[in-house]
Amino acid sequence: MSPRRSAAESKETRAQIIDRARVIASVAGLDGVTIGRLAADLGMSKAGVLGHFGSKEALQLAAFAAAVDNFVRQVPATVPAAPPGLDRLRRLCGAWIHYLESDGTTPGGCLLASAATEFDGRPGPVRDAVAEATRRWLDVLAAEVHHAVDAGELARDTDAEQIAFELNGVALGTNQAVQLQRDPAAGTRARRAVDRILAAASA
Amino acid sequence: MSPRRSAAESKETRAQIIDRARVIASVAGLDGVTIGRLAADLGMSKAGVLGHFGSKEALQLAAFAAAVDNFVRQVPATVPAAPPGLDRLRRLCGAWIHYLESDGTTPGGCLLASAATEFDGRPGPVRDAVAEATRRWLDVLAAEVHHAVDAGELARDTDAEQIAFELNGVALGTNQAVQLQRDPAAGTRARRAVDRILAAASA
DNA sequence: CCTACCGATCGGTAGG
DNA sequence: CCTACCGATCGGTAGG
Repeated sequence: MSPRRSAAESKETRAQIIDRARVIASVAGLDGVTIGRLAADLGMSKAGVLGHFGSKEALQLAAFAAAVDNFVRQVPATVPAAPPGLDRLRRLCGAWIHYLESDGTTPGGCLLASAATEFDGRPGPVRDAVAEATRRWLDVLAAEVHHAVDAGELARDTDAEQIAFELNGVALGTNQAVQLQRDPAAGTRARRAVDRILAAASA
Repeated sequence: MSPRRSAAESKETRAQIIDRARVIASVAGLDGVTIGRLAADLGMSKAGVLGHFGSKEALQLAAFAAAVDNFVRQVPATVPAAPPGLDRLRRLCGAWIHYLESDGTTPGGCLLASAATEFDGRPGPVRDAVAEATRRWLDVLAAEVHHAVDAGELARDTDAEQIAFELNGVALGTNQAVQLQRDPAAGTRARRAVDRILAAASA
């Protein structure tokens, strides 16, 4: 009955809704996240679900933000705070590929990849959030490349944004190979492609 | 009133429905192709639209097949029947990138790319069609690589499937850069990436 | 290819 | 967080 307990429970319910929405979205897309289905899955009423967000769009934004959090936890956050440079960049790519191969918490594949094609043609806050998340990750990758150049491990004339573009392409191809083709060699191909990209840029 | 004219008109109507569905799908996804919207766009009744296909799934399959036809017309079919080898492979990749940069007939980007993430987690005939189309295109690319190896233009130990995987990744990254990031440098980056992949495999 | 209709589900609101 | 409800739209059918 205390407001504190009530608020904590509400927060927990909200978190459950968001995580369930994130999982549904990975399979059915962010548009496939319907309030009725969430309510049925969680044993709640539709109004109970919607009350936490106010609109479907707000729910989609929350689910996508949770997918970004999940990506950060499984990729950059797993890389030890080692000195920046080529080794850390390699580890980052390795964690990325591992996440794409087997993210135990997202059955339908990387939501950043699928939301990009789902929303790229539809203006609005969701599209903006997806574009910004992708943009920021590409910037992180380019910054890592710069560190490796500064450390003398990659050639002085390396185009950091080009490397980020190419690594991102490898990731999107890996996601497709895993999810659509169910290609067991996807991870191996991905690691080989990353090695070749970084080798070509080596000092 | 002649049956012949009627049948021809019906075929034409059907073609119009399919092409409209293909365009809608490029923006809203294959699931975003609704019978009611098609009917409104084309000034027809819903039953008139549905009668040509029998079910929404059949309509989605027809729209996707039209997208594959469009891809073939804009990419492999634009490459002259030159002798197989590295030059033809380069031209093929150039046409592919050009199609991704500016397909005038598909406002929302390549449907092969978007349908892959839309349906990769949903079993059924549409998923099967998407997976097969992608598989076949990767096979075409690998075959072109083999030709270039046979011609002595690429190294004997070139892994043709690996090259196809990497080229496909470049294409998916290009599609994302064009459609989501609206990056005007996407085409340039894509051509540079392709050049590097083929240069690394050169004999 | 049409009108007229079906049950189901959609996002969302009122009121508690 | 619930019940009860709204108008709109969904895919699809009957019958012509």
